[in-house]
Amino acid sequence: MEKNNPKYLNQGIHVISSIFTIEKGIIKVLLIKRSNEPYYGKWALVGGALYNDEEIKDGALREIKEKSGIENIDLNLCNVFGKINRSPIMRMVGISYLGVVDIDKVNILRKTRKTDNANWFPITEIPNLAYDHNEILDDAIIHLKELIMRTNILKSLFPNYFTLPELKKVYESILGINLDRRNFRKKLLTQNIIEPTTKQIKFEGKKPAIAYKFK
Amino acid sequence: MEKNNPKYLNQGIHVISSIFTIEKGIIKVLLIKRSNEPYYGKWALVGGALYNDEEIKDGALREIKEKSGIENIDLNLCNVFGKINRSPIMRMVGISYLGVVDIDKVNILRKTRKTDNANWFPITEIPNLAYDHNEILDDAIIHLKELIMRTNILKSLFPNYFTLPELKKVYESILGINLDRRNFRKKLLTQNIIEPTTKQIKFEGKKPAIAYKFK
DNA sequence: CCAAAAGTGTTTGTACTACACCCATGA
DNA sequence: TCATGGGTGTAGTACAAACACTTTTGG
Repeated sequence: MEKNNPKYLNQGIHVISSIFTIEKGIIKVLLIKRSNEPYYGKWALVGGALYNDEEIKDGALREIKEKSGIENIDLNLCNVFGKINRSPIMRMVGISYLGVVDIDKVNILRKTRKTDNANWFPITEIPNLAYDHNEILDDAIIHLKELIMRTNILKSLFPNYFTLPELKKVYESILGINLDRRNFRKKLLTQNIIEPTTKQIKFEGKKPAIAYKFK
Repeated sequence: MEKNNPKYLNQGIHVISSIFTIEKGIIKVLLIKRSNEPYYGKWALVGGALYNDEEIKDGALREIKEKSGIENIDLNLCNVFGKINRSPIMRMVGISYLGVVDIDKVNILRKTRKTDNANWFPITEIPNLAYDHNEILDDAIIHLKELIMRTNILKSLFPNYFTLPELKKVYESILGINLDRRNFRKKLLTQNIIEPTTKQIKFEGKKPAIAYKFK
């Protein structure tokens, strides 16, 4: 590689994270409002340019911390985004991650040196985002669905007490399918990842539902 | 992003591909011998630096064509590699792909402007490679196994006639497990992706085996 | 006592696993 | 004729899907 070949100049890497949570049974993603050009005033996924002295995932975590205050997330690689003009400043390759957090355990910073606002948006009500972030988010949602079906990634979203109808509704809204009450319960119990408590919580029905917690 | 902040300077992207094939029932990967520094004389996966005016996968395909002559491959994203010193020249983020080709349909270039040799290596006999390519290849092999189990990616490796014992042996050698003759046959037939022909081929046994082909 | 959601078990089908015998050929 | 690998069918098991009635509460 000839380092000064103009073909190789002015490249950079974006690290972009789709951070999901669940609030009142609704799946939401963290967006921040940009306070700088380009895309000043636009909502965007949390991310930014990778430093040349940090590892990729570390860069993603740093951006998340800087722009939202959230720390200690497990990030999963989703995809790479390489359209040549996806950034107006220079050639930036985007590397996208997804993570999930418990909304009760984080306090997001509404305003930082680089952001004017931050908020959780239901994934069905996403505005036009900066850059190609709509495309990146759509892709992350697909990956999230696969992760939910293959793993217990939602575990970290339900650290306290929850009812099975509530959990079922979350799965249904994310996966876009209807689940059977009895089979859903059976599956979670045979997987041995939840346990009943003595609490009862009213979710939607008149009859209170038993509260469960993850083991 | 402040474009001239030194934190963002001198970054580049490597696109690196693990190209697999099957020869006489053995799974092999394409390696090229480097004719330039760094890692002069070392074997390496096919890849190189991404141009700033091409999309990522296009860059991977260009590198494959330049260094091996192979064209028209389906590439699957495997992973990103971000260790800070993975390239001695400057900060290079590696993006790795995998593809499979039919060895009878390609003619690899043994020598190009940038390579001194090219060859297919059984994945059990991989030398020390340039850069972090051993790590990248190990990761690609894991992805290949998952792809084989989830999809019919091997289809493009068996375009002509093959016998079921032969196909079974390939699966076994890649996946590192033993398969049952009858169940293996049943699975492929119920998936409706292969069909018998009138040909018979002797594979290993004394009794000729029926030749199949993919639909 | 009625509406509305929550709790519970059984049955069915499907997909994978395990397993044993006969067949065709070359030596 | 015998050794070697190739071809075939069946029974058991585990997992997912379908399905109906009873229970608890608020109004």
